[in-house]
Amino acid sequence: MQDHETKVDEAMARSAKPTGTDETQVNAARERFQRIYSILRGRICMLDYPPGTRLSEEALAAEFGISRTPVRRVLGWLESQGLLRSVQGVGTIVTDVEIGAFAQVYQLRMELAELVGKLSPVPPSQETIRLFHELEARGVELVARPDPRNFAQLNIDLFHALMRLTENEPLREISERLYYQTARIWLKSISHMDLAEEVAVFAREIAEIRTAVEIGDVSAAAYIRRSHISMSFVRLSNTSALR
Amino acid sequence: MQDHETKVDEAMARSAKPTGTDETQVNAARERFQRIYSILRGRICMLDYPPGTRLSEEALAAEFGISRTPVRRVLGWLESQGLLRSVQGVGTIVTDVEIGAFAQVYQLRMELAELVGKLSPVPPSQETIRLFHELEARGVELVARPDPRNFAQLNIDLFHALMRLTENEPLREISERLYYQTARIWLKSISHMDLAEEVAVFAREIAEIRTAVEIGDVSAAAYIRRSHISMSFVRLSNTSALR
DNA sequence: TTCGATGCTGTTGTGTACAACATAAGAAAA
DNA sequence: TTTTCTTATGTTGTACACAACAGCATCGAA
Repeated sequence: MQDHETKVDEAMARSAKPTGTDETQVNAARERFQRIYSILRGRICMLDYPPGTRLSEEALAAEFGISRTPVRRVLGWLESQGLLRSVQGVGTIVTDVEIGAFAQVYQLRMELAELVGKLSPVPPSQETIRLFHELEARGVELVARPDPRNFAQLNIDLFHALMRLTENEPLREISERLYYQTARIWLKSISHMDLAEEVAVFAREIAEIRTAVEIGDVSAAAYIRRSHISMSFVRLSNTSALR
Repeated sequence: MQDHETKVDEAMARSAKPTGTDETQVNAARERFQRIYSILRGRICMLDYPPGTRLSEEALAAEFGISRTPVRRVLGWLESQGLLRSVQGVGTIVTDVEIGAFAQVYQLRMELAELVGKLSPVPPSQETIRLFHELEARGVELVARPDPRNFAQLNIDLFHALMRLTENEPLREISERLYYQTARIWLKSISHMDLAEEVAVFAREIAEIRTAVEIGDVSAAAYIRRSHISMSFVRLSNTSALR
């Protein structure tokens, strides 16, 4: 809800070094690209575009007031991230993830979550600690009034907060890619589960992680995260909500 | 030298399911895309296009007998993989990797190499074992006649062979991405090192891995690989060939 | 001599028309 | 009725012309 839409992709952020301009006054073309990229990725992982949806390049071009060309550039990136698939004569389809691949991604995400505490962990700043407190507060609020969409957004924001705990940039990129590949599948399954219970568990996860972050134990936070990813997957599997 | 150029990217391979055609008779547009993508990626990581090189879309279009449009699609993918960077008014430049990021990628690659033995390890088939024997033979030959380019190619082929030891597709993708990000930097540094010694060490690595693979101990092979990645990085750092 | 402006050149970014392609509907034949 | 061929329609892929932009050289003025 907050820094998601405006957040720039790391892969591009670590560039953008114009000759001598203001650093914020980037090309404006790049800025627009990032904007549309974030918007579409958000729609995909918030299930505004459920798996199987056919996106029309022309419709998107009209929506953003540009031609198909820059739209195609964005769609190409999303395709390279595995979120879309374009086939000539058919359309650009939002990908789905079969159960097998889903399990593999979750396994890998567990390991990467643990690595956050091992590879270049960064001592949490006061601002970071405050951020986790905010997330915890939002978690409490969510328990009071459960809502799938807010749940998903809080999940996304927690992920980005956790990425601040490591300075290993490649680890961030990889983790983000895998996260966005599975986030929508997880969200889709939530509707088949006990929302109140899931929200409660998630709120406890945030509280535990916040505790670890507050005392500066990034490694502990990483292990907590890992265990919760693991348990989340087990619960998902038990409900057999995956297809 | 063998299956590299013709190898299709996993991200695309796990698609390509036309209605009822021959399965090999894919779009031809996709095929061409894959072909050019592999060629350019090969040139980048074999230092035919050293870091800093400015690629011309028009020149590439002329070379492949097509227009700029499909070339731009390929360049877009390479940019999303972190191998290129396009800026308006300047050109498309082959990226370089600064020493800090290089170390981070190596750290991560070490962990991922270990994961190959943990996540969905697959018992080596007879064909796989034979493949490793071939690699070992090429290693022996390389020791007899050291050559940087053959060294690089054998390195690439060993990497792809190792990827056959896990069925975890996301792990493969991620590892491949990181490998290609650092392969050219490693190759660039080789020229500042003792080629004969590096080749000898590498040949021993292949032999060790082959031994582990032959008895079906994928986990051991993964640990061997991990340790060699680690040692390779230490040697690279000692020569301070990185800038 | 030095500094600055200004045009020149080459690059990527964008818009647009058309080609290639897949799908479904419909008509015609068995 | 069923099957098959044809055609209509909508999609992505490609080519090409032009706009936007950055860098450099050249010229001019202080």
